Amino acid sequence: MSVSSLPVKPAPAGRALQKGQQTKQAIVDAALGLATQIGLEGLSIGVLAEVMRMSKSGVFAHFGSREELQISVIREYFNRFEQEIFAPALLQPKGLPRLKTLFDNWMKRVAVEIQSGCIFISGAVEFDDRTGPVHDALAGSVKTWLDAVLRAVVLAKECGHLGADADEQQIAFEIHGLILALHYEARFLKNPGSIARANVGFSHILRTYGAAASAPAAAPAGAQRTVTPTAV
Amino acid sequence: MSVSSLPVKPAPAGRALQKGQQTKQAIVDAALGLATQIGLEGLSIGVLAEVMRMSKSGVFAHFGSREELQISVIREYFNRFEQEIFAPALLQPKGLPRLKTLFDNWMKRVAVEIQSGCIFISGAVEFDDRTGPVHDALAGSVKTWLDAVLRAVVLAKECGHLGADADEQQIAFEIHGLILALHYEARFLKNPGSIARANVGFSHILRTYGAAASAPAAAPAGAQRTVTPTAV
DNA sequence: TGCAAAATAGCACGACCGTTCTTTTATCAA
DNA sequence: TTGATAAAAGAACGGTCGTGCTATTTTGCA
Repeated sequence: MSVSSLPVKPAPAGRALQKGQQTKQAIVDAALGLATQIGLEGLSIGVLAEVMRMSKSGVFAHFGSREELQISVIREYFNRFEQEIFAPALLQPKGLPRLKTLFDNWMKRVAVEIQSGCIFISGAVEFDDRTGPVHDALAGSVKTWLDAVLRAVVLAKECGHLGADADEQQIAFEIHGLILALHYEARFLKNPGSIARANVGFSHILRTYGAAASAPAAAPAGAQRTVTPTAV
Repeated sequence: MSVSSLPVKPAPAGRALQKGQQTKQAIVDAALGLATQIGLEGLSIGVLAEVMRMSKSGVFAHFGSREELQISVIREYFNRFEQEIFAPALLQPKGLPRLKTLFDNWMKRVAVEIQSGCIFISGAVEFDDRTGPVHDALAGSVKTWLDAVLRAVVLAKECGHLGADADEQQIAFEIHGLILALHYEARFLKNPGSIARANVGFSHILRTYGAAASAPAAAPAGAQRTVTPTAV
C-alpha cells in the first residue's frame, strides 16, 4: 500500500502544527524558570497555568501528565546546558584549552544559578531515592554531562597535558566537588568569595595533576616534585 | 512575693513531665528518620502519625505547627552530628590529628547517609531561596558545623601542620566539595568508588597544603616545591 | 481511689494538588 | 466562508495537606 493511497493524508505533514508546539515551548520555558527556583517537585501545574495566564487543563493537555512535564523541563535544561557549556568548549583544541573552557563556561553558568538554581543539583536531592521515568531522565542527563567532563579530562591526559599517572575519574570527581561546594556555599549560605575559591581549587587541581607534576616512575611517595605554573 | 506563696505551685517543678516529652522525643526520632529519606519538605504530619501509630492531631499537638516540627528535627540532627563527628574529634590533639579525625568521622557518617540521606544537603536545596525560621535554623546549624571544620583547619595551620601560606577558608571549601561530590555521586548516581575518591581527595589536599609544601617566601609561582608524605 | 491536668483522638475546615470529562473557542486548509 | 480539527477553558472528582476545635482517654500526684 502506497502512502499516497491513505485516506486524504491529514495535511500537516512537513508543516509544523504551529500554534500548539509554540505555546508548548512557551510553557516549558516558564516551567523551567519555575523549576530552577522551587525544584522539579515544587513545580505545580496550577501556578504554571497562572504564570502562563492559562487554565490548568489547558496547560495539562500539552503533556498528559505531570511527569511528562517534568521530563520536558529536564530535556530543555539539558539542551541549554549542552549548548551554553559543552558546544563552545568543543571549538577549543583538545587538552587543557578545552578542559579549561569547559570549566570556565560551567562556572559562568553556576554563577548565574546562584540566583536561579540548578535542577541537576536540586533534582538529585529530590529524586535520589525515588524510581521512575523522571528519575531516569534526570540521572541520564547528569551522567551524560559528567561523562562529557570526564572525556575532556581523558583527552587532556592523552594530549600529555596531565600527568601520565593522573586518575581521570579522580580529577572529574574533584572538579564536580568544587562546583557543588560553590553552589552550596554561595546559594544557600550566601558566602562571598565562593566563586574565587572554586576557581582557585581548579587551578590547584591542574597544578597537582599537571604533566610536569608527575614524579619520575617508581619515585617513593613524598619524593620531590616539580610543579609547573601550568600557565593559568 | 515569695515563690511558695503562689497558688499551689503546679507541682511538676523539677520532675519532668515524663510521658509527654518521652513520646515527643520518639516522634522527633521518627521524623528525623523520615526527613533524611524524603526531605524536610516531604515530611508530612499524616505519614508521621501513621508511622507512630498515632492520630494526626496527637502528633501535631506536640509541636503546634509543622515548622516547629521541622525545626525540632533540624536540632536533633545537629545534635547527633555534633556528638558523632565533632565531639570525638575534640579528644584528638589539635592540628592534623584532629582534622583527620574530623574528616574520617564525617566520611563515616556520609557513608551511612548514602543510604539514608543528609538533611544538611537536602535542606540546603529545599530552603535555599526561602526565608523564615526553618531556613534560619538550618542555615545556623550548617554554619556552626562548617565553622567547626574551619576552626580545625586554622588550628592545624597554627600548629605548623599546614603551610604558612595555606588559605584556611580555601581548604575548608575544598573539603566541603569532596563531601558534597561523594554524597551526590554515591547517593544519586550510585557510582561505586566515590568513597575512595573522597578519601584520595582529602589526602591530596593535605599534600598540597602540607607544611613542607610551602614554597620559600616570595618564591615565584611554579617554583620547585617539596612535598612531604604527610604521614597518612 | 479520686481528680485536675496533660496527652491523645476524632472530626471537620479550607486550600491546593493532579487528573478526567465535557464544552467552548481558535486555527487553518479547502 | 465553511468545516474538521486542534487548542484551550470550565467544572468537578478524589486525594492529601496543615490546622483548629471539641471530646475522650491517660497520666501522675494528693
